[in-house]
Amino acid sequence: MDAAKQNLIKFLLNSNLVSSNKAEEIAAVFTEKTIDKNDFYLRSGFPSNEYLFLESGFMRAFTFDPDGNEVTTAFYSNDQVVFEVSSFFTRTTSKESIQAISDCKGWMINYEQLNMLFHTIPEFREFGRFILVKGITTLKQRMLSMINETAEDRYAMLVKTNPEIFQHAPLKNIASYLGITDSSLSRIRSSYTKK
Amino acid sequence: MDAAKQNLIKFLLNSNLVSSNKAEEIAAVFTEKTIDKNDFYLRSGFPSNEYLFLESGFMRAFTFDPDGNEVTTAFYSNDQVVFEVSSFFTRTTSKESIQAISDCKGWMINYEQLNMLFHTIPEFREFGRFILVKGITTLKQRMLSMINETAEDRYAMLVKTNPEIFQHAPLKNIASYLGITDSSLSRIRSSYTKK
DNA sequence: TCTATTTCTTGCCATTTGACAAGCAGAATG
DNA sequence: CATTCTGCTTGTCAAATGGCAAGAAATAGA
Repeated sequence: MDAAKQNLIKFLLNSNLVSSNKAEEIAAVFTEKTIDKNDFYLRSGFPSNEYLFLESGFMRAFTFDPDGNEVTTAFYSNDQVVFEVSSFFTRTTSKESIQAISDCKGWMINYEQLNMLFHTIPEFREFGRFILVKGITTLKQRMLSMINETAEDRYAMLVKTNPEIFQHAPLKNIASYLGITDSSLSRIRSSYTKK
Repeated sequence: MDAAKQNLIKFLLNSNLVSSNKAEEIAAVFTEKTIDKNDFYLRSGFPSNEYLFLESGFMRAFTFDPDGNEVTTAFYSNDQVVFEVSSFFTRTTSKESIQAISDCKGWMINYEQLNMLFHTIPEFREFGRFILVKGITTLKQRMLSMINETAEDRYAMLVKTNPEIFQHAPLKNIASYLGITDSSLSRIRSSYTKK
């Protein structure tokens, strides 16, 4: 058993879909991966080929809107699986890039290894499905927050649920993630702190 | 072979993940389901327990925002799989309702049958994953359109990609789907038709 | 350390959208 | 047929947000 992989194993067990024995068996396939701050984990135009359990650090995914402006589509922190779902599973190039916004460390497998695990360990299939379902649920919530909530509501929620992001990402990235301009975010912040 | 299930079989084959033999084997498990206009396929508060291939007709999914207003979260038409992902796979109650907005006909299996097929037919597992991935991709695009595009852009896109919806859904449902009020949609439509 | 660059804030004004209310048309109902 | 209900439009005004530009502050680089 590899003591260094304790966090990965805990993460697998936390889903309640994987037994202790199988968790170790699965973890054995993962290899260590570090990404320095500002380095790219995935560049748009290339396929997403790694399934990464992020143990520590912060990352962001982004793409460009039709006017060429960066739009941050997601932030990642520890205990999340980082990959671009569509590119990874359909074996096509990614429209998104994913970049480390702090030094990152995690554990990864590639597409072939994931499939091998899917085919040989049914529990890992369940786990993989769970990760996809969690992704859909998160996206749905985000979608609804764009429709029902004000930008200030969304800001307040992000402050509450993901305060560390503010120490790592520049506000303009956070603004585009919230669906507003950096000017608007600045105004929201100044009115918000007065309360 | 069941001639009535040709559309379901074609749908399975179209993914390029399922062989002809297996498609028939899979289709054999599905049973017919009809839903009359205005009837509910899924009621919020109940678990989503059916995996439905929609062969004909239109449906919409909706939930309520914090102020109690209906928000339409999705429209479904033929050749789509209709179910509430999160509720279905985590075996919890759904926050969304799904309602037929025209007479609908399709083919369904329940959770147990889906799992049985997943466990016995690897090709169907691939297919199931493909459906989930497609769902995530659709949601991501919708998310981005909320951030980058104007309500008018989104309206124009819906007119282009899903014109039949306008014959079945009342405009207020379409408005909440687009993330605007019915008044705004009405104004967008009047300025739009002038062009 | 000095300079250049990026990030953040702020002011001004335009545009989009929402909230609310009134009115109209067509469908459903008794 | 009269009545009610629902869906849709439109007017008025307010609020939220964007576009643009200037300047301050922080950061990175030489």
